[in-house]
Amino acid sequence: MKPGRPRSFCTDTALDRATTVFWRQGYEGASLADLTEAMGISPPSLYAAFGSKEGLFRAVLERYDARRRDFMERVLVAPDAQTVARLFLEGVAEFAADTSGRNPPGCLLLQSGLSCGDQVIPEELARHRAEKETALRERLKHAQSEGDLPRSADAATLARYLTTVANGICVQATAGASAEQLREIARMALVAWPVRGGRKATRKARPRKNGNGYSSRRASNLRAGRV
Amino acid sequence: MKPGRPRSFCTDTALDRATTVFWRQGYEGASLADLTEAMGISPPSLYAAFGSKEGLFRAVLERYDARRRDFMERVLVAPDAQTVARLFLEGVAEFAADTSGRNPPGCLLLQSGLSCGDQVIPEELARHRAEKETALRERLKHAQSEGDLPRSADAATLARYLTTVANGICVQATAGASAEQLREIARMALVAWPVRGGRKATRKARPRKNGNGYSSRRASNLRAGRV
DNA sequence: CTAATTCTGTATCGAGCGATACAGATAGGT
DNA sequence: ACCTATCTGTATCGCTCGATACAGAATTAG
Repeated sequence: MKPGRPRSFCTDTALDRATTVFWRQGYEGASLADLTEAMGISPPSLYAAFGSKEGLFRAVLERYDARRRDFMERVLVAPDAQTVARLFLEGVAEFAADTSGRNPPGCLLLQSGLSCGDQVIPEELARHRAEKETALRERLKHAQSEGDLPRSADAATLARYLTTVANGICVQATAGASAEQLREIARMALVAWPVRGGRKATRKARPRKNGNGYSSRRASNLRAGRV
Repeated sequence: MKPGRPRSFCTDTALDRATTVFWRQGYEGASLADLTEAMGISPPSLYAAFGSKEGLFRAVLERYDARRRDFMERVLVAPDAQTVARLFLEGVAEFAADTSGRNPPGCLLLQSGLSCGDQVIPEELARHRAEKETALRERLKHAQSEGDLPRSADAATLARYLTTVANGICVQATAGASAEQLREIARMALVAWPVRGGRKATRKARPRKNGNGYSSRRASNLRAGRV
């Protein structure tokens, strides 16, 4: 063990506290006084551990991202594209409404800095959001090669669509929407999902023999209230 | 005319300049120095005209809101619910991508203060966003009484859904999505729209005689690539 | 033990913030 | 012309911001 006085606080706990502050007040809105008070440490301790306010924020983002990665992994291992889409939006709805009561509503990647004095923070957040969209897109392309998503569909657009709805859900959550309301929105958004043998949603559909373009599997899903 | 030295700047022009600054940098990120420089006036002139930074922001919001009201009016007069939904999302996509080149991408109501040091600003913005959702909801309820939206559909959820997608589109626009990409997203989101004689999207669907729950009008729309 | 190292709290730094005091400029009212 | 009212630019206010200097406390290495 290295010499010197040991750190008197738990880094992860302190980061969690800081996360809440950034989440509630945004990057710029969170002052050092707010942060040190919530974290229960003094400014020099903060600077010794994280270097700067931006360093602290990046550490917070990194920790937050780890949780998001866990979530995405659980989503991406779903057996088919439609299930991936459903788990993703339902999970986002659940998370954004904060049924656990541990986080503020919405998503840190939106709340903490959609816009800012210097553009570095928003760009960093956009990069994080884009990573998840990329993961979805790659998963959907894989689904096409596996055959459970129509070749005619546009994986990039579908991934963008899911990301769009997810971000929208997070905004609604911030505005006070309930978990059930968010789930309903997610459910609605999934009605547009293309399934094998169905029409694609992103380009002109060719007429199909059954005249409606929806596979019987889709129809039965609809009848059962599933999407 | 009242006495005294006349104002040397155009209020509306100054507000437009301020709008851009708040839009790009957010409420907190926009400093008085940024604002006065962009507006081409000195601090005392700003304070004489708008009272405070928050007063300026509210004036900016009011002016922005007038534009949004014009847009909403054009949308709401559409003859049926589905057209309302389409015009709304297509209009938001067009606006958010800023094809005119006059505004930053996205929406001021999201960019300028999703979160903030004091919660007053985000709450005010949320109120503005909620107004548009209310207008949509009332229009959809009217559509139900007119018969062009199924009684079984939930107008509140549909309005929330449209708002959600619209907000998501604005976020995507900020992240650099093109107008065409946003239009594709809007198109996809509208596939879920319930039409007269079709199934409702927000509650369990009853099996229908044609076995898929979509009306022939909807099916023909799909075949033509329309949504 | 002593020396070296690292963290802690207090007290404070310069910079930039939102907001103004002040004096000169420019108009209307009489 | 004169007074009053309002706007203008300069220069600056008090405050809070993010970030540190410093000295004492707590630990390891030898």
